[in-house]
Amino acid sequence: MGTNHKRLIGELHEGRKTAEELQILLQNPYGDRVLAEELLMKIMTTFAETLSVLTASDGHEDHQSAASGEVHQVKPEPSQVEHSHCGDRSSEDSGESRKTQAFKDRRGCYKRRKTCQSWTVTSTKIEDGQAWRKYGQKIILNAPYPRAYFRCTRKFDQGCKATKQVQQIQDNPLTYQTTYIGEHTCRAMIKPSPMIIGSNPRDSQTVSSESGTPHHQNPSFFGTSAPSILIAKQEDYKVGTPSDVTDNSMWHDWKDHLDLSETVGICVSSNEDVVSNMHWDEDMDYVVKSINFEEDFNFESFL
DNA sequence: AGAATTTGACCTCG
DNA sequence: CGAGGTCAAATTCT
Repeated sequence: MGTNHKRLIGELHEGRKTAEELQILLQNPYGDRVLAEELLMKIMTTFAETLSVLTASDGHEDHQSAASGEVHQVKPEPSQVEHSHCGDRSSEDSGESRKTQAFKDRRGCYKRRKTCQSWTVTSTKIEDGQAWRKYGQKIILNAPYPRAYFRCTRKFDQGCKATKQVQQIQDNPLTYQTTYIGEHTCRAMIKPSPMIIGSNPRDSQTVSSESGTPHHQNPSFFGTSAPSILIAKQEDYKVGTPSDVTDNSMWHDWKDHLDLSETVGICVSSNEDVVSNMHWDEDMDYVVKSINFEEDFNFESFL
């Protein structure tokens, strides 16, 4: 625990330092956006590292609970080592004729997930601000609803291994259990419409993409129809990079830990070392919650 | 036309 | 062998 603790402190200092750099950068209206994104990713990585240390040193779980969401971390089993690769499994089809082998022998070119971190979120919404591509659906034994499989849209262009499985577990209210598998390794891109919504059109939290409904789903001061990071210096808010903060699984960990299940944006305040989190309800009223990042924020409480 | 989803075959694992 | 996870052709959407 001693070394872990040191590492945590180190990570957090690093994260804070990077956040300060980002803050300075963003005060400059002509600041390098690419650099800003890099800094942001660095900060996110810091959080990821911190969380992974925290969760790894925590044999049991249940440091969770959020209004409508709970997180359940699962440690990877180091037992399984990957075997079948695309290309190395020529052994099987030595004469075995499958039913439809006639017109497809490119099958089997996939590997089953091995050891990667996963965590489960139970929530009334499935949309999470990340870009997912559905690649399968399956009826699960003893489950009343099918399970949907998603992978990161950047799987192919950036090799991102993040996937998630979404399963409706309740109908009234509509509740989903989402299992995230693997961290995003892709670099967050600037997207005009960062909120990718789930397939359920009834999802009340759905933030429509700009083309669909030119609504006012979000507080107007965001300046865009999308959730954004707000970099705030006292009262003057600047709209930062959209999607990048929400576009990371660890953000969900984080906000759940902070009891911010509805949060879709993050606001960094410079003068008080405060991280404020904004969220809004169905009536589009937003709420700001804040924690003192300097001393009140006690990471031990996660354990 | 290209992107996203659907769907059933195929694969791995217990 | 069955359950669950993945692939990719077909289909639908934008």
